[in-house]
This record gives sequence, structure tokens and C-alpha cells, in this order.
Amino acid sequence: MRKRKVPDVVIRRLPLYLRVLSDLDPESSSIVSSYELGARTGVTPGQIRKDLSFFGVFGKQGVGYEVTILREELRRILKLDRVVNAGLVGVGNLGQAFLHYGADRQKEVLSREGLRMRAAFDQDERKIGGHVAGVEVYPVQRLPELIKELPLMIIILTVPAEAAQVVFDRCVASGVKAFLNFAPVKLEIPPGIRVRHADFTLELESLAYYSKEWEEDEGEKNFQSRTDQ
Amino acid sequence: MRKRKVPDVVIRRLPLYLRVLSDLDPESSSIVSSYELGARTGVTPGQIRKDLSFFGVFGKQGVGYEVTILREELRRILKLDRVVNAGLVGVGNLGQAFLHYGADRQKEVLSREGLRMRAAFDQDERKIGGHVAGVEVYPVQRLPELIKELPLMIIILTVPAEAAQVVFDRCVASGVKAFLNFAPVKLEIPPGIRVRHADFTLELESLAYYSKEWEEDEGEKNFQSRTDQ
DNA sequence: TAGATTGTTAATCGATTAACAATC
DNA sequence: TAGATTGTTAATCGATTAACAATC
Repeated sequence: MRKRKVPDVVIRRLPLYLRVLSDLDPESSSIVSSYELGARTGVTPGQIRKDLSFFGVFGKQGVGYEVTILREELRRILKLDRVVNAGLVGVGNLGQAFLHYGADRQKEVLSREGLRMRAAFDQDERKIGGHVAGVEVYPVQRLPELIKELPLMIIILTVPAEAAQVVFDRCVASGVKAFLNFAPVKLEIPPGIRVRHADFTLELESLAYYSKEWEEDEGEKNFQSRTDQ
Repeated sequence: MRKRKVPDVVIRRLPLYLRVLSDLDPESSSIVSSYELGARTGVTPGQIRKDLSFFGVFGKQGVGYEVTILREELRRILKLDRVVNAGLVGVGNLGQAFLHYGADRQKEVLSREGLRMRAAFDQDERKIGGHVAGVEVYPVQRLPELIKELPLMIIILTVPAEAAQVVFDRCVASGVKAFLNFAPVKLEIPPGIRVRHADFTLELESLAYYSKEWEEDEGEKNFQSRTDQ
């Protein structure tokens, strides 16, 4: 009964396909081929077909994929066919920034799929009870309670580095399985829990390697254009 | 004379090693082994040694690595031993958020290495001439000019999706080789240019796949704990 | 010296790509 | 039917891991 594990690298491409399918809908054709999907996502047609094959058979040979059907299938696979509530812990500069960002995106896309920024948490008395970008701020003490009641399925960690592990552990204890972590720390992660790290300091530092050397002429061109992540 | 290309996945781990080495310095020992580095970064000791071997020989067999030496070598490799200026285009919600984030991090780490948020750009008359988190906002028209004069080696794109390709192309034309792109679009990227995508919408949507199903009991446990990116 | 740890090679693992039979 | 495009298998590519000789 156990399906073979789907590689995470495949899971990470699915939202990209979904985005293109959602943007595609209005424009005429109700059918799309892996070639067109490839052109619009930057993924090779073969890889798209391989990725989809992990989940079933969605196309017609000689024809392509029905846009609405494939879109609904991807939404179902990603669990975006239901409401998915996210909570954010740590309403500092970064936390507020993310809430504003989320509010911007929510209008466009997040809520088109089932994602909702549902609650924020902080220690600071002055922030509690307030709203940031339309999201209410609760005391961190209520985290376990609200994880279960709302419920919250994804937690975004925008707490200071020192607090990250403690908050993370508390969320895990309350049943959360998926995290987006902005704190620049190595978390101790138990089995079955998925954490994505968003650490811009590391991103920028690694980009410095590829940055132009303005002083002298650049002799060394031993890299190629590539889109990462 | 041409070195073999260093895989990007290796480049992305170097800042992590550098961070640990920088944090390590005060604490007693001036020597660190690949085993300790591994414990602190979550990378296997063998992989750390392999990664470093792309750039030369930095350790002593039977002993380990001199902390200060390895740190300086990594800073040099990543070009963080000199000043690296970054510019940001698009001072909307997300852009301002990033500038505040950068200001926070700058105090701690970014400036410890050579990274500086040096300039911001926007179209909006009301923003131009102002400062956000200590960074001056210039009109986008001055982008090519200031890229060359300051100069700016890394560009952070926080413009709306529609504007991203145009702004990107203009920066490339002015010689920028490294980008951090927050706009949710597939950019057309010429050879020799490195772009990292920071697209939280996609991250959250892929996390939904791993999120707990609260309705029914979760029968399917076909994933493992893993830290990605 | 004996013990420890590097640097590196070879083996393994996993993901991408090529290719094509099936079939609409 | 002929042309197109899927689904899938086999080949390739690249990255990680294991293992160990070199040597401090």
C-alpha cells in the first residue's frame, strides 16, 4: 500500500507547474502539452512528464493535458484544494515584513490556492491584540492551543536565532509538520518534519562568489548561467 | 589555466562553514576538525573536506584546520575579504521589508563579511531622496550610472512581476552578474549570470504537501525529516 | 611512536536526460 | 490514417559517501 517516496525536488517543482496552469486558464486553449509547460517553466518536457508520473496518469497520448484537470490534480496533490492555515511566530521587522508580503501575495495567488496567513504570535505585550497586515497577533503562550483550534498546518519562524529551537520544538509537539524558518540557525529536526530554510545572509554571501570583480579585468569565467534553488 | 568548475551546490555551503568559523573564534580552541565543523553545520565531515578540496589544501593531516586561516581563506574564496555592495530595486512592501531585514543583519553579520546594502531604487517620486533603514532611495533611471560608480556587484529585485525582466536586463547590460530575485517570474537569463530565486509563495505551496492532515488520521507517512535548500 | 585527521580516490546513490513504444 | 505527444524504461550525468593511504 506504501507508495514509493516522491523526491522533494519533485515536490518543489509542482507549485511552479500549478502557477503556470493557473495563469494559463484564461488564454484560449484548454489543452497544454509538456512542451508548452516546459517553455513556460524552464523545466524540460521530459522532466515534467516524469514528475507527474509519480502521482498518476493525467494526460492523453498524442494530445496533451487538459488544463483544468491537471490544475485540479496538482492542487489536490499539494493539498491546496482545501484551506491551509499558516501561522507566523516573531512579529519583529522580519515578521512584519513577511506579513505584508503575504498580504500582497494573498490577493493574487496564495488564496487562489488554499493558503491563508491565519495568526501571528509574539512575546511583546504592546504587539499582542494588534493586527499586522490584517493578521491578529496573539501571545506566544497560546501557540499550542491555537495550532490545534484554528488549526495551523504551517509555521513560519521569524524569531531571533536564540528562540528558534524552543519555538520550533513547541510547534512540533503540537503536531506541526511543515516549517519555513528564517532564523539563521541549524535546527535539530526530528524525523517526519519538513523545514525549509530562508536565509538571505547565506544567499547573498554565496552570490558574492559570482559577483563581478570591478578592480581588475575578470580573467576567470569558469561558471555558467544557471537558475538555482 | 582554467580550473575545473566548482559545483554551485558547493559554493552554497561555503557561507555556512564561514558562519560557523566566525562564531567559533572566541570559544577557546584555534583548531577545528572536519568532524566538529560537521556537527555544527549538519554537513558530513567527508563532504566538508571534499568541498574544501576544490579550492586547495587548508588543513593539517592528523590535526585539523586552523580556525583563523580557514576563515580567511573562505572569505577570500567568496570575495568577502573586500567590500561587496548590493543594490535593491523596488521599494514597495517587500523591498522595504528586505532593507529592514538587511539593516538588522548588517549589524550582526553581513558587514562582518564585506557585504553592504548600498543603494535602493524606485520609480515613485515620493520615495526618491528618502531613506529606508538607512539606505538612500534613488530614481531607477540612475541605476546604470550608480551600478558603475558605487559600484554595485549584487542586485536584489523586489519589483512587481511585470517589471522584473526589464530591470534585470538593464542591470545585466551594466555589468551585474549576481542577482537575488523576489519577483515570481521566470527570467530569461543570459550565460554567465547567476540568479537565485526567493519565492515564498512556491515554498509555502510545496510545504502544504508535507503539512499535517487534521481532518482524518494520517495513514501516509512516506516522507522523512530533511532540511532542504 | 601511536593516534588522529586530512586529502583524495573509488563506489554508491539519486536525479536528469534520451529515446521510443504506446496510443490518441 | 499520419502526426503528435504521452508514459516509461534505460543511459547518462553528477553529487554524496565510504574508505584509506598519507602524514602531522
